Amino acid sequence: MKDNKVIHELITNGHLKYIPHISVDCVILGYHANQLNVLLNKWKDVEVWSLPGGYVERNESVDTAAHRVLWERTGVDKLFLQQFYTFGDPDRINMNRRLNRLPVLFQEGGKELHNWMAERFISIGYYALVEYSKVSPRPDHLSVESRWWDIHDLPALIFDHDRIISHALHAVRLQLKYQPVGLSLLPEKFTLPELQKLYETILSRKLDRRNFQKKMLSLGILRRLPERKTIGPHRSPFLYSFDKRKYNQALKEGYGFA
Amino acid sequence: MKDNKVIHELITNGHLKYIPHISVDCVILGYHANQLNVLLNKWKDVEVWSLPGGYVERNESVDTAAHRVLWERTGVDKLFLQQFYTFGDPDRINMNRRLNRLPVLFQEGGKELHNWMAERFISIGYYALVEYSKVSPRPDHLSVESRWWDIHDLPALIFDHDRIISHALHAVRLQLKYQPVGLSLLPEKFTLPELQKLYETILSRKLDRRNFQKKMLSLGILRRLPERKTIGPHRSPFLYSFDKRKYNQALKEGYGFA
DNA sequence: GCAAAAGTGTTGGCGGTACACCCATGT
DNA sequence: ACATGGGTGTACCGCCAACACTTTTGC
Repeated sequence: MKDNKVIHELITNGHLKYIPHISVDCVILGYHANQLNVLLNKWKDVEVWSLPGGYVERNESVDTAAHRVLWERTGVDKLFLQQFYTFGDPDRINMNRRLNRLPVLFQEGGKELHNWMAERFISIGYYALVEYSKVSPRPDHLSVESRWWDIHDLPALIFDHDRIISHALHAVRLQLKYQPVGLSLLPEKFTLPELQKLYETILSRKLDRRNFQKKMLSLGILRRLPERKTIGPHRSPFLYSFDKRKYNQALKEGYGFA
Repeated sequence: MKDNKVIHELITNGHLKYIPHISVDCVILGYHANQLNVLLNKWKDVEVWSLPGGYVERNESVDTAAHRVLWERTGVDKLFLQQFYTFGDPDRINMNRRLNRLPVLFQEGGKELHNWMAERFISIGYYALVEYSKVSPRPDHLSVESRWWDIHDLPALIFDHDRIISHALHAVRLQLKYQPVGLSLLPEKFTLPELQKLYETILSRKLDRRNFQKKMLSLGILRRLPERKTIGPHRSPFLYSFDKRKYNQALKEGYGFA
């Protein structure tokens, strides 16, 4: 198939285009049905999933590489993408014992194929917060499937990718405390209760409705719209949108949020 | 000289021992005379200073590499060493314009010498807090001098090392807010005013003496010793030492410090 | 009218900041 | 005695958490 040709080219000549031993892994978080989901790819021939990742081109910024991966896997760009940690253990590739066999990708006729992609990799971790509905997951050439997984119910993951996800979640929760979150996770217009659900999901704990509203409004990054949303047999909540100027300012300067 | 032989070996065969395109840079901070100092090396033949750094061995953890660099440059080990960011801009090597000429190290008879060390590097930044007095700076093979510099009065730095230092300081100040600092920066026994000076130096702002003491003691990581320190014509302050068990616990769990 | 959810206001406690007083020490 | 810095206590203020009441909407 065409894919196999691409893979062969990547394996044999990839080291000319990309920096060896360096990879970028993206923890792409989407929010849907009051769940935080993470985008994962299923590898060919192995019952194992992995974070969308990629390599850094010889003359490409690492940040750019991360954006490129995000774009290639989700079709969205210009997103909040945050580097959070670099994973440099030489054994990280063997961390999940049951998966210490490398995928068929690295074998040929049962024999292991030595190539640059089977070597040790130091991986730079990024996380992104994306609007679930705007994303159409696309598997890469090495994968047969790409889909969302509830972060509380993950499948078997390759290498140390479970640890990378844990780290990313920790970083996101930390961010929540000091910077606004939601611009890229919610639709253009949303209600305060919806925003609160998002916060509760990320923090995985309940928040007080009244205190949340007070606090959130006092930050001055929201604009109340003249419209309301109809939500069935209940009072209609106001719709809000982010004041993007102030939102980005708060992103830069930070604040305190309990 | 002997040094030149080592360098030649490094340039010609280093890529066999080390992962190419990857380096580790350490922002080693020492505290002395109410100043925060950073350890810098002066390069051979160029009026330019750089952070102590090194490469990652083919089968070495990145963390281990950072510890090794720290050990080789300062003679101290088992230190609090914290990864804080990875710098991956392909142009970082040219960032300081006046220094865009590479050191003589990469030239031979006026002609540029092409080798793995002159290529692009992605650098993983670590910071360490060390006790000034315990450190005997040792230049590496590429440097002629190694010494402390006041962070407010730095010399011309190579590449993007000024930016790396800024990032590190930011990370240290952030750490100060959530984790204890001082165990590796102060002698075994110290007074509360001394600890306060340290905090003021890192944050570069004055703190209220009484509030500082209340807050610090309430954290429960200090043990008041029966002795006092004689400081001339003034009341003798108590000596304290860190309760290492609780200190490390606070390191892990964190707290809030305004 | 009833149930469920949204909008708004009040209170109390904790922690942080600001500030005042007394104590110890060497000259 | 006096100057200088250290130890301790108090008052105020703001923020956050806990909590109650009213309003809206569809059935």
